[in-house]
Amino acid sequence: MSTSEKRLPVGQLLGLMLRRFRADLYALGQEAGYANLRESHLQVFGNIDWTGTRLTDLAARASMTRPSMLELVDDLEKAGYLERRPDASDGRAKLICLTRDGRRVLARALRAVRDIERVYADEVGSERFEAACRTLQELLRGTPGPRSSPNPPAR
Amino acid sequence: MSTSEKRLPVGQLLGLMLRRFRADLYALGQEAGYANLRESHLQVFGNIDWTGTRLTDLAARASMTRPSMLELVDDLEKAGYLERRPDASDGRAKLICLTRDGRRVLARALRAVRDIERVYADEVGSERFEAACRTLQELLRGTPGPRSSPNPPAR
DNA sequence: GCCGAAGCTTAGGAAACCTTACTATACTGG
DNA sequence: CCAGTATAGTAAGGTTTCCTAAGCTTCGGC
Repeated sequence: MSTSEKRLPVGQLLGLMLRRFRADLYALGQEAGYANLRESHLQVFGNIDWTGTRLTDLAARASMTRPSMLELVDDLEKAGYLERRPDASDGRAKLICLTRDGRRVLARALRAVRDIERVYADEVGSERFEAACRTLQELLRGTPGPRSSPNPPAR
Repeated sequence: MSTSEKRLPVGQLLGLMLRRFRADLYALGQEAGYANLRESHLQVFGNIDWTGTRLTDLAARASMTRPSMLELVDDLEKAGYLERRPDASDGRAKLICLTRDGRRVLARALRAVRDIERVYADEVGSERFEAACRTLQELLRGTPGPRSSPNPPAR
C-alpha cells in the first residue's frame, strides 16, 4: 500500500502542505538568525520590487487588504528592513523600499525558498513537482484575486 | 505563452489555492443553509468516524491540539450536530458521535467536496488534478503529523 | 477652487489556532 | 492493593493573521 492509499481531500492536502512549507521556511529563517521575522512577513518579501512598491500594490499582489499589509510593512520598517520614501510621481503615495538589510533578507529568503523547493522536487521527482505547481497555478487563474478592492465604496 | 509564465513560489500557490477551496466550500455550505457552520468545523466532519471518535483521535487526525479540536467539537455539539457519549471501554474517554443532523451535514459536506473537486478536475483535466493531489500527498508523507504530542510531559 | 477618487492610516475585532495547567480515570510494578 | 505515572478531557488565556469601518490627505478633472 504505497501510493494506492486512499487520497485525502484537497482541502486537507493543501492545508497540511502549506503548514509544512511554512514550518520549513520559518525554520530556515530562525536558523539564519532572523528571529524577528515571522512567516507572514514573507507576504512582503515575496511581492516587493527591488525598486520599491506602493502599499496598495503590495496588498493587491498578496491578495490581502491594505490594512493587513500595512501591519506587516510597519513591522518590517520597525525592524529596519524597509523604509518609506515619498513617491515622486504621486504625493499621496509612498514607495516601500528595501533597506540594505532588507535586501539581504530578501536574497536569503529567495534562496531558502529555492532550497525548499529543491527538497520537495527531490522527494517526488522534479517533474512531478513542477507539474503539480503548474496545475495549482492554473487552478488559480481566473479566480478572485485581492480580497477587497482598492477602497470599498463605503456605500 | 500560456503555461510558460513564470510560476509563483509554492508557498503562494498553496496559500491562494487553499483560500479558493475554502471559499468555494463555504459558499456551498451557506447556499445550503448551514449558516452556523464555519470552515474550520470541517476539521471535525473530515475526520470523524460514523461510529464516533474520541477527541484525542480527532485532534491527531486533524493535526491540531486537543484544546483546539475541543472548541470545534463544543461548537458543533451546541449546534446539535454532535453528542458526547461515554466510551464503554475507557472511563476517561468520551465518544464524539454524529447526531442525525450531523450525519446529514456530513453527507452533504462530502458531496460538496466531491463537487468542488470535480470542478477543479474539469478546469485542468482530471488526470492532472489527480496527479497533483497524489504529489501533494506524497510530499506530506513522513512529515510532522500532529502539532503536539498526546500530552506534553509538562516539563 | 471644489469634489469625487485614490492613497495611506487608525481603531477595533474575529477566527483559528496555540500553550499551560488542571482533574479524573486507567494502567503498571512493587 | 496501592503508589506513581501516563492518558482523556477540559479550562483559561494568549498569539497570529487576517478582516471591516472609518478617517485623513493628496490628486485631477470640471
